[in-house]
Amino acid sequence: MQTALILQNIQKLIALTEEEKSFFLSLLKYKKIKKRQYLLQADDICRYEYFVLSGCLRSYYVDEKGQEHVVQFAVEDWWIGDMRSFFTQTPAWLNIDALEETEVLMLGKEAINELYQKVPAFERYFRIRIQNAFVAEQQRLAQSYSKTAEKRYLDFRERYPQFEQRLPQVQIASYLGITPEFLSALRAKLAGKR
Amino acid sequence: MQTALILQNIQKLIALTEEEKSFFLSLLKYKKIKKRQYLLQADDICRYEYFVLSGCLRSYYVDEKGQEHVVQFAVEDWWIGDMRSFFTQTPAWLNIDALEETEVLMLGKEAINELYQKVPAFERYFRIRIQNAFVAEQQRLAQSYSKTAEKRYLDFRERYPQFEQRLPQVQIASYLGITPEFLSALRAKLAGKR
DNA sequence: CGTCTATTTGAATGTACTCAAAAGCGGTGG
DNA sequence: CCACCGCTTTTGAGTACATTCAAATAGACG
Repeated sequence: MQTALILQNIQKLIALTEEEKSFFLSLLKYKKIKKRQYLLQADDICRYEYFVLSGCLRSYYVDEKGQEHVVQFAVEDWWIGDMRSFFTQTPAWLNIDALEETEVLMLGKEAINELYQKVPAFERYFRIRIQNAFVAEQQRLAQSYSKTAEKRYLDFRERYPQFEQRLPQVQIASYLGITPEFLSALRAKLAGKR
Repeated sequence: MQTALILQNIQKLIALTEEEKSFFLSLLKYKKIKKRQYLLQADDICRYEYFVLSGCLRSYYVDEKGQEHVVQFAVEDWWIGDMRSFFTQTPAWLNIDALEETEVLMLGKEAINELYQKVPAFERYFRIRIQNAFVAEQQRLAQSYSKTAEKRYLDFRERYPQFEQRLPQVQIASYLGITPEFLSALRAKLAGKR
């Protein structure tokens, strides 16, 4: 199991002894899934938080009209999950599936509670992680209210240049909250300008 | 200083000894502000998290075109602040001001760090609080992408019936991400249906 | 190579915005 | 107590940004 990536991620925020490291690692499970496979389906209970070692996942929900909306992408070094479902053990509103063949480490709810008890510093780690996620989400909401689709797309390209190549346009459009047709038109317009 | 409200709020999530309670309370400052006064202005550093005892605050940002967008309302028993600015001590992107005469308790950054050290359970309290905020923010973003303004307004009324009366329409419109003119038209349409 | 999915193109439509002006409402001072 | 001022809400016409639906084209994968 590759553990360097996740330990490094954690040690950016908190310091760990060797003992704590190995205890933490002992709580993790490893899983490899193929493209299009699900890690979580809406209405199931989300039993794990997932840390991506390689590949790419997305979380999305399906609205009343049956349309999919991407909430998050997760590539190497990112966490993903349905936080509400995970913490309250209620049915998920999100689906999580693989856009590429993907390897993840899984941290279950009992495991995380043990972790909080035995290594309280993790309480801090997860607080900071969620704090950052909250701030990012707030900014994303602000952008969706005050910027046009064109600006949101340009910001997205600037912020995640690697995603532009890696992800199908239809997924990017969904993340940005626009139709794939409109994103295509935007790209044509932007290409013309250059 | 009224302390029952905030202690009650905290003890919903973590247990505290009498000693811990009084230590926590000793870290708080009290402030009363009039309608239209600022607690925070964009580009200043956010030095406190604010807990509302009475009255009503709003946080908002101003976009490139000079338009205001309400990010959050905070009435009795709610926290408000600019989390990014507070934790990184960088210039705020949010303004916070009072929509009514308002009393708050203030928790500073040094205070909160002391608190984490001496009463680690607070790490948990703030983790859970932020977790809930994150989940709420995610759902709000999802709604803004998949529902029309009309549905968002109806949901808002259902979720926060007290706000409907208490807040000026122009503030509600801003929170919902629509113009006051359009909200007015919506209301007229909905009233006609009844 | 053929099939299935993703992207592009275009026309018609809809949701929400802008701008301007009128009407309503609340507070304040005479 | 009323009159006036400023701010909020309403109304309406014209417009813009983005969607829907349909069909053609391009790409990817077995």
